[in-house]
Amino acid sequence: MAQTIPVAVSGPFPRSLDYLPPETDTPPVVGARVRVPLGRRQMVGMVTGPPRDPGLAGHRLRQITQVLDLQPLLDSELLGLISWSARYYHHPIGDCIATALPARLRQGYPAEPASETRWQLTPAGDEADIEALRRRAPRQAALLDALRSTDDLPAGQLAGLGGDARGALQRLVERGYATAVERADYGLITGRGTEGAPALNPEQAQATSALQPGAGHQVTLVDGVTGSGKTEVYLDAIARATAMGLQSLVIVPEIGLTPQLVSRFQARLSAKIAVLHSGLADGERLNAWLAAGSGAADVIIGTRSAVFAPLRRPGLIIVDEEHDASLKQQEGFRYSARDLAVMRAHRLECPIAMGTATPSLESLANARAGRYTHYRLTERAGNARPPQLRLLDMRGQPTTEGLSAPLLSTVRQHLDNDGQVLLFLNRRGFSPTLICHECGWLAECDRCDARYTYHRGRSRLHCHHCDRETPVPAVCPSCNSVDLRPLGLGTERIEGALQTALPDTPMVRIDRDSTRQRGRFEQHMAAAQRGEAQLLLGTQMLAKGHHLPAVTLVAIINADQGLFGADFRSPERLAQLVIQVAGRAGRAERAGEVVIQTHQPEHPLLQTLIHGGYPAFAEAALTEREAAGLPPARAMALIRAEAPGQTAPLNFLKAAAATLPTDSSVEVLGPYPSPMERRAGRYRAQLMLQANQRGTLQALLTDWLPGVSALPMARRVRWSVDVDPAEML
DNA sequence: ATCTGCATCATG
DNA sequence: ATGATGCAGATG
Repeated sequence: MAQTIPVAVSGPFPRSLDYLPPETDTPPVVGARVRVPLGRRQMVGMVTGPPRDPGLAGHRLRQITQVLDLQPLLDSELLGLISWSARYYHHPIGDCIATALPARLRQGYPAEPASETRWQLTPAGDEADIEALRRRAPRQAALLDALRSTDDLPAGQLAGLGGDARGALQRLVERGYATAVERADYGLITGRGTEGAPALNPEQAQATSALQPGAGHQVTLVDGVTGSGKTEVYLDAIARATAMGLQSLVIVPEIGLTPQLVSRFQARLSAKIAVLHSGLADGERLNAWLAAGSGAADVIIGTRSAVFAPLRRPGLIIVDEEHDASLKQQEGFRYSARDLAVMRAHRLECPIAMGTATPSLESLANARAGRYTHYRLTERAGNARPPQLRLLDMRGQPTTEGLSAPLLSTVRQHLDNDGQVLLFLNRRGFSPTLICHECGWLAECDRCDARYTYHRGRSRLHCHHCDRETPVPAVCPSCNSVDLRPLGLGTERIEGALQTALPDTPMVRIDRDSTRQRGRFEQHMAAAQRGEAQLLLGTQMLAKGHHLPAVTLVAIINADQGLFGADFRSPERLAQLVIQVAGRAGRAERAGEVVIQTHQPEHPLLQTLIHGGYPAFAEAALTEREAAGLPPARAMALIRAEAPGQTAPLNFLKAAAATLPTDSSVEVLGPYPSPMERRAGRYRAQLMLQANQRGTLQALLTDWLPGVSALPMARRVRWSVDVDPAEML
């Protein structure tokens, strides 16, 4: 029987498909892309293994049409990681590979970087009599001089040599003195490395000593309060990796965080830096990806999918803000970049650092179990004092638009002392609801189980779940009353209230609405940093990693909304948010004050956070999860299903649950409708599976899911598996 | 008789 | 996923 080649193609195929070797091309190597027929289409696929005996006997086999890569595009390390994650997350292998590749490569473009024409001296040019030339052709001579002083000249630099150098160059080429060479242009950022490294404090030195590129695998949790210099720890380790000729891969949660980190790396490191994120054009992304794989880049910094960047000479992996939920992909291939980074470091036998001021409970549990080494950075640079957290009891207080009188007077005090004030409210728009004062009608989205958010500036109702927008009705659709009133607080409303309460105080509002246009976020942030705006008001955009050294007061306007979330992770998210926002205050000499407005000042979560800080909160939360049998104490997977009709998702999940083995130790919950059952016109439901051991759950999923796919009802719903879900919604 | 929409099926 | 196929009901 003829041997076949396993090829992964995107589609609902849990494993690679078998194809016969190509007619004319030489057989592809493992990790090469190939063009293959599938049905009546041609697809780009990836060779995932050596030739084998076909799994399906008597099946009509088809042939590889074309081999697209002569060299492997994915080496065995990366292909191994992707295959592992396809199995772990129970997602089709072709889709996983597609996630790992830049769009251009997915589409079958050649794996070649952009290139640039450069002009180089030939041996004849080296020996040419430049003085003789100088008299008759001074321009050519000058050009020859320039070529002799460097390895090569980029085409773009010719203009700088005065006059039209193109003709002269043409003559030099004709004489055989110069020649054009094409050189790869990866678009890398060149680190200047001009800025010196500050001396590390003992805590930093200890953490960085655990990060030894080349000395085997170790996971280091760098748990450092805001301002404690986590980045210095990264920089120290990266510099050592670079000096050893090894690459560093740095994963950050959001694009917003990349520019600052990049400029800091650029100032400090003598290294070539590649940036990989979704904001890049297809070509730029391809270049950066190839720079990582060719070894042209020393440092690769990128978002989630950068965990799949190819590495020619891997030495170190860093995950920044490891607690951040956006490291987990929330649709399709639902992988965790943080967890895969750890797995990759393990397979590469290289060190990995995970940094945060508010460690995830998962990482803390791993540290407790001895799998990660936990380093705490408690000293803040430049004698900055830790901010003081204080609860402000809202009960019975007079308020104007959600701002209590005591809060307003604290704000005034800080403003009078030339302090900057940051007000945080995690809700954009004017109000989260619009209600009829006559009959109680609520403006609800007709495609979701949710209320519209009222945006007064745009005079629109906007559903934040499905993005639907409608004009604000002039009268109540139910009773024709004109008395429609905003209910609840958003940043837009607070902004108005502040303008009334504190006229003449320059203020900026920073949320998704006020920063919609390109560059507005940076613009606002710069105004804040220069001190032009004394009042800063915003959503969680404000909480992430920006230095605001003049801020002396941070106020969290409504902590209560995070206290009673549907998700078992809501408390953890709230605690992280509070600490992250609080971290914006008092970074310079002046100690910061943090005020948290709440109607629940006795709430144990807030009490623990105020008196014991994040470590005490995390300790308590871990104990709670233990008692409740929730992650990270146990392993969890969700089977999600959705369809236009209400019953189909639940029926499918019931049918699926009915095929579960009864003798398994895996606990089954549901199926039940999702917390927000209807979203964007589709009904959603889920089935929860839990086990004490990851392996138990994995084994069950592996045995059980193929049968679930084969259920007739599986074709009538859209369904997916979420291993280690980050959100229960 | 032909068209249209939807469910079902196969893809190596 | 995506495209092919078959069938039921609608259509001038």
